[in-house]
Amino acid sequence: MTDKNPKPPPDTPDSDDVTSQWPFELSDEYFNLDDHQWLHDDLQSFASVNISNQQVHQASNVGYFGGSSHFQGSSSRDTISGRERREDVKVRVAFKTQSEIEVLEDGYRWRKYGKKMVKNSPNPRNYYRCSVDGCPVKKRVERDRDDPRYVITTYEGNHTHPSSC
DNA sequence: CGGCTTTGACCCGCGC
DNA sequence: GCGCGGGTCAAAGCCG
Repeated sequence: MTDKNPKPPPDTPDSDDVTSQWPFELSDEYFNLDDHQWLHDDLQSFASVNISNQQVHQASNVGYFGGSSHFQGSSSRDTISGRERREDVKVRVAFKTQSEIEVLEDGYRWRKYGKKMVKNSPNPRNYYRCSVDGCPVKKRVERDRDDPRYVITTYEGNHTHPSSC
């Protein structure tokens, strides 16, 4: 990390607005929802906190979500109780972003704990973890092997603490 | 001085 | 049973 700029993370901004103009491309292959573990309910709050103006600017026009249509399934989460319903569902979101910066500032502090070369890609994969004690959130960042200017970020888990630095 | 980055090694699960 | 791939940990060094 060369420059850290912990900006005041908006606790409750217009999340709807954010989702409307998310500058990230969300491909089906990259946005994976596990059959019984992945939760997209938190995506809204996640989105509101995860994007800073800087990144938005960098991302330029890649492709926007058509709203949060993909995330409407949060309600049906209760319906799929036939499999394995839990209140502490793990969040796992992967999406592709066009940015020269791999570590997108989301207001949280990430500590890199590993780097690995992926066989499918000439680029290394970085593993980050939330520095906050008690926060089981993990982050996996890797560059797209087709488009090096794209970054595939995979979040795992949900923050159980305010994004205060 | 504290916190974080880095790199290599170790461990685990799965496939053959 | 062995090998491969992926993921994580740990010690040392560096930076602010």
